[in-house]
Amino acid sequence: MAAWISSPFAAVARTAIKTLCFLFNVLHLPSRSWSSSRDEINSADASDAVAVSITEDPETGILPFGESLLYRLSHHIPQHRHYLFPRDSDDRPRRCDRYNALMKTFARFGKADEALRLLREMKTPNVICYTTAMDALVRAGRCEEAESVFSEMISLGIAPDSVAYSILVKMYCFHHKRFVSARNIIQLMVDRGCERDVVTYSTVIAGLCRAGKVDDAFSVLNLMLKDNCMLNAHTYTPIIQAYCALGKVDLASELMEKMRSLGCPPDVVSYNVLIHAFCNKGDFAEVERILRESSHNGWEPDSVSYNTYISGLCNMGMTEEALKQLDVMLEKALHPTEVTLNILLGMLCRDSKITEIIFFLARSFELGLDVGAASYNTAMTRLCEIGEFSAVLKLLSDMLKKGIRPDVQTFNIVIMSLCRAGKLHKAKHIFKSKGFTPDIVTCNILLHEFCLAGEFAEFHQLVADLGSGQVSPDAITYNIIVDGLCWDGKFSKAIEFVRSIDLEFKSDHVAHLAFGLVKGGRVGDLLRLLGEMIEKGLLLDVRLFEFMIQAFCKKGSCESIEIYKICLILDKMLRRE
DNA sequence: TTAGGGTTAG
Repeated sequence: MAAWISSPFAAVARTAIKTLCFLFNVLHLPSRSWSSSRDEINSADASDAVAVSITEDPETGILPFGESLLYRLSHHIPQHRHYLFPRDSDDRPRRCDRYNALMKTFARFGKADEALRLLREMKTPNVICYTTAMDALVRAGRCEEAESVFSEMISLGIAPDSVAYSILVKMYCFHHKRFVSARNIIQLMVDRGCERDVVTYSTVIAGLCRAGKVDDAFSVLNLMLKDNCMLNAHTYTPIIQAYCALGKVDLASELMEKMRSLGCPPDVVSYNVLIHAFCNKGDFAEVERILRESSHNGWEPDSVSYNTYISGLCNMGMTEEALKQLDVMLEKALHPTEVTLNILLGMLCRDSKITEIIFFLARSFELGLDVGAASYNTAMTRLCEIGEFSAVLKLLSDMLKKGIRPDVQTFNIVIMSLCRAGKLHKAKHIFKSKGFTPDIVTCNILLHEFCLAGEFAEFHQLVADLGSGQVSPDAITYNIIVDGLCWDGKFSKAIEFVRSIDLEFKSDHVAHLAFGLVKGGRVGDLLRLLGEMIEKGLLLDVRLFEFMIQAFCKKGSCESIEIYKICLILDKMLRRE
């Protein structure tokens, strides 16, 4: 304890925890905010999401939904979880196009609830608004709701256009992989007088390629040619990608050549797919050639081209070359993105280069990179894995200083690091702090760590608190509880607990219980339990036996008479089958 | 208002 108090880790930990608790209890966590003469955005909520309110221009009464704001929102939503709530007090009708631009932004980032909320606020949404809401739902994988929105639109007498039908086509192709239904929708749209266009067809091709049906994709392509439908790079690129995924990079290159001869040249996305394929093969000479000949072939590499190349080099362990390509990117005035940073961070983490990780995160600001919590989480997770707990806290304090809002995962890593460093009660202090909303992962970490440390009083208290808390336990929680009860020698309680959560004894918890019983020398209890299961006609799972065998081996009693009793049951089961 | 590309944590 004394050694810990005087260690540099302790100093960092004390400062970080003090700062955290102060922020939680008094100030609320800081969030990034922007302001300009036209618009004023204030952080207004310290819950998981950051609520942002937008004030309209006092002179014109116009809400600042201009291009620049949308650009900034669209670039900040994914990293910093900013949510947008237009003012509720305003009862003036807002124009559909303003709503639409916002809904589109939310749709792009999978924020379907926000898009729906805007739809519901509108007095007379048009076909575009309904379509955008459907798109948001489909992107979020909420297909049934998307269909309901479509039905609602029809019931209100709003006729779907070809875009609305195309979104249904996308839903059937991408999510359900029901291509016959997609074809029926296309037929329906034609019957209703809507034209199937290059987007509709390209969507089907992309869906077929994702499902590995490249031949069918070619059939659609031929149909398009027969229909005199103009083809573009969107049409061909999914096929190029499918070829690459099948290892047929030569066929992909040939197809790109054919595109050029047909007057439909590949664009930067098509080339990026090819670069990705050559990177996977480790053929960097070919990547260099593609990049060198780009101007001649009428395209310019973008950040994704270099991110792909850098990632390929990192995966092959070519660190120096990867960093060299970062310089090339900068020379070409291509702005490195957060993805670039994450690729390079991942490489440094794999190599456990602690000083470089911290230096790189610091340098990212000099490069003008907008680093989010995800990047810090990547680095902190690795540092925690290799036992560099004080570095984890250093990065947390760095985040807070820079105004980057830690997310629940950041705290989970911090809590895990504190536990691993033996500071379980400090970790619990953060967990209990007012304002911090733990998730089930946080609970699981603490439960597990208290068990590992043999602090069963704390463990039982946490289990009891779980019942009254807002977080619902998951399968991992139950397994940890079963393990913990067995470690603490509370075998009857463990058996009763498993009975209470799983009457059918079908879950993994039974295997954990079997492990605990064998390890704790309670084979008699286990045999009674197995007997009961067999009597009830329940099938014993293979995993159950795997756990039991592992437990016997760990206990070093593989040759004991008890394991033969278990084997007898296994034999009985095998005969029965 | 709709279609194709790169990364990381859990």
